[in-house]
Amino acid sequence: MKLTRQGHAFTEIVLETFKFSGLLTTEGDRITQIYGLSSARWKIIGALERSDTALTVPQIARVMGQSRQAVQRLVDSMHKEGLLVFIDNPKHKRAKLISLAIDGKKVYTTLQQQQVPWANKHSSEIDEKELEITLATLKKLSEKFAL
Amino acid sequence: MKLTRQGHAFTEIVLETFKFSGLLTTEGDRITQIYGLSSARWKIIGALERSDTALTVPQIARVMGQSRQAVQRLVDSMHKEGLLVFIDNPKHKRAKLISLAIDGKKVYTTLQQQQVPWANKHSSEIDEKELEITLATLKKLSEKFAL
DNA sequence: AAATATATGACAAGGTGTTGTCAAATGTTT
DNA sequence: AAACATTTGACAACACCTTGTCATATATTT
Repeated sequence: MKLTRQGHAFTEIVLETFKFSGLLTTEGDRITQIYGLSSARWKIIGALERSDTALTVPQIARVMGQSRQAVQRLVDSMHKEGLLVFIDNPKHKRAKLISLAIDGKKVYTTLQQQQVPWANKHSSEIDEKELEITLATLKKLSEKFAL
Repeated sequence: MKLTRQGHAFTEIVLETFKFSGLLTTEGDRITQIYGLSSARWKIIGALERSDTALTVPQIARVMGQSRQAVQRLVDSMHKEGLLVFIDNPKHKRAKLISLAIDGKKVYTTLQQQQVPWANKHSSEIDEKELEITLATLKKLSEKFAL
């Protein structure tokens, strides 16, 4: 069987996604380093901040496309550090709801102040329409493998 | 400072890239499992196959957007398993050139036979033009953080 | 209501990744 | 040529992630 034109583009996108993800992780580790954070922890904070309600660990995992165990480990560690708070979940005795603690919000705000100019800078030369198409396409593709 | 429209789209792309990368890694692990491989090892093989010449470890790392140490560990392990061969590099005494061994090529071919229909299937419903734009945009963005 | 299936937290093992350090090889400057 | 800087392999420490397993909580079926 041969690759269709779309199949070829898709394959290239997959490889470029791996590369970009790796580069972004390194960049995120660099940015968050002085606050004692990391890319992985920043993503947890971001997922919580972007949600209008508090989330359980498995919910965060689904949003991030990762295993619940990986998220659980980070959440427990960040809770111990005082970045997160556990809220009793009326719908489940064990599955607590996770929310940002005061410290977590502070760190998020500080990082946000760096993230905004960073995002603006790296996207300024690229056509907005193309960015929108890229985002929509990535979302479509992600859906096909959603957990 | 506020996010520009492009900055906002860029931010969403970053998050979706992390998610997609995680989902793809899980999928790749699943596909390669029965051949004793993994996503990480498949990517090494793919990088070598896509290059017209044999590559050194740091070269593979740059193509993949990862640290040379991570690649070195995988390459050494795969060499021990007989998937890769080391070729003397006339330009450098220590930095061997890496190439696929017979076994490595065999595995690659087998996996390729699965990857092609897989790529065709997951990309068939998406407009080719949009896929091309997505690929080009991801490449542009990756370049900004290249090692 | 009881039985069964699914979801969740806790824990562990192993693969993957970054960072740091050191010595050797290579490249550059003077 | 010598001094200095960069690149590379080797090794180690640690962070991150997936998978597997078990007990408990919740949801579904009968």
